[in-house]
Amino acid sequence: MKCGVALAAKATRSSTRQSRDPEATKAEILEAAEEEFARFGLTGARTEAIAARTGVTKAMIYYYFGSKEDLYKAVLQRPVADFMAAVASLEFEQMPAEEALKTVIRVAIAHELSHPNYGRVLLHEAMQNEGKYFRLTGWSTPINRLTQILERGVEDGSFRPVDPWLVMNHIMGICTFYFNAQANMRNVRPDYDWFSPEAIEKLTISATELVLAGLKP
Amino acid sequence: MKCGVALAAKATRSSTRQSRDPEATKAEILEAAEEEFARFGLTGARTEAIAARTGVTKAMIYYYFGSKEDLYKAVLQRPVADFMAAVASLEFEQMPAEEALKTVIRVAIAHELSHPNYGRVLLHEAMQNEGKYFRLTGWSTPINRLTQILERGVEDGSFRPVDPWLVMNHIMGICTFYFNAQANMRNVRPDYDWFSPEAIEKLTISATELVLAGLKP
DNA sequence: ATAGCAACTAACTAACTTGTCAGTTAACTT
DNA sequence: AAGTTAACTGACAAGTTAGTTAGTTGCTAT
Repeated sequence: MKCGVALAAKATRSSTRQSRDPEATKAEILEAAEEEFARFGLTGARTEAIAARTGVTKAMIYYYFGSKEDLYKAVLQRPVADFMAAVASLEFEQMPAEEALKTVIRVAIAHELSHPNYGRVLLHEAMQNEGKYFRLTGWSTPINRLTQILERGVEDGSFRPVDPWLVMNHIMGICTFYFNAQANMRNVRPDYDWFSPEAIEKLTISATELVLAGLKP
Repeated sequence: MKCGVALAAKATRSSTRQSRDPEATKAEILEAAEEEFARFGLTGARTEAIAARTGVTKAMIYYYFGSKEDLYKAVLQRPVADFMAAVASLEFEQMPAEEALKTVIRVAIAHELSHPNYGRVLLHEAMQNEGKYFRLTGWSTPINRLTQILERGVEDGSFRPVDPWLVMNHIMGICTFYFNAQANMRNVRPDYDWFSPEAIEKLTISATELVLAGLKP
């Protein structure tokens, strides 16, 4: 059975390794690094642990990325294709503010679900690195666009008068808390199924309705 | 000039140290540990760094707490007097649901402001320790009470029909994101004054209004 | 005053971690 | 087939870190 090679370069190449492939190796290291940094942050992460998640040795991290810190920066900079593309392509300006906001919330939650690690790396960046490298992420753009949607909605009367900046914070909190605090919350509701498609759909609808109802003029 | 002694036992005793005082030492270690764990989590924290924040040596950590892990557990268990007391004393059951919810949001934000580190320790606990010790915190109680307020409000028609569990998550996200992501957001809004009393009051009002409006039948 | 003891420290150990380097191997060129 | 180079490895040096221990110091009771 031939294993998929190509550009996917997902997880465990370790056992199924076929040959030398620098692009796949780099991608594999980045993926493993994101997992480790998502859990422990820059200083807490162990390079040996990152290497152990890949099919190559620790020395490869230094061969391709120079240092742990540079690897961390590379993880932050990694273009999160789906989300950025989704946000960039969707022409929010041509939708009514309500519609645009609904779409943003749906895309944000979908992104959080498909990239559970990235948001956590960002939280570690804030909490332990004081946002020193946050600029590298390019997140300012989507954040500003969300804020602009709220501004526009207030101006054209779609939304009641609110502080767009604060409401943007509320929305980001709503979209991320569920995923980041889930391991704690599991203790309160051990039976709850957090990641089934139905649960995510319910979450999305609940979030959307709370925000849209909360902004109604 | 005599320095304040008593039960406060706040920060830098290092220079102003007067005499042996086990209770003050323990309190000082716990305070320093909370700061360090809030930044780096259990595995990322350095015991030497914790000791450096106090007026005593690292050996005192082991003398009083046994191990880094036990110190961490002690930090999690530390009765967060204000919040627990506030939540326990306020008899939410005797308020209308809207009033109770308003109060919870205000108390939660005030608590987050006065104990900026505790919430971060909890996030590290979720992200890096998989919520293993979350039970020790006693947070299930206030979480359940908040959920019950929402349930009651839905039942008595104060709120529109919503999933109380999901809305509870939304509310926690709203109340915590502003504080936990602040170091990142500072890059987007370098001028914003995050912690002035006015900013916090605006945040509280904005959060309360969004949630209450969002739950209106 | 001094004996006893809790509070405290400096210095240490064993284990771990980052980063390096000399050398090996696979693929490609001619 | 032999040479060249990029990809890769194992083993190690230098520096950290959790936890220990032998010994010191200040308080308190008598």
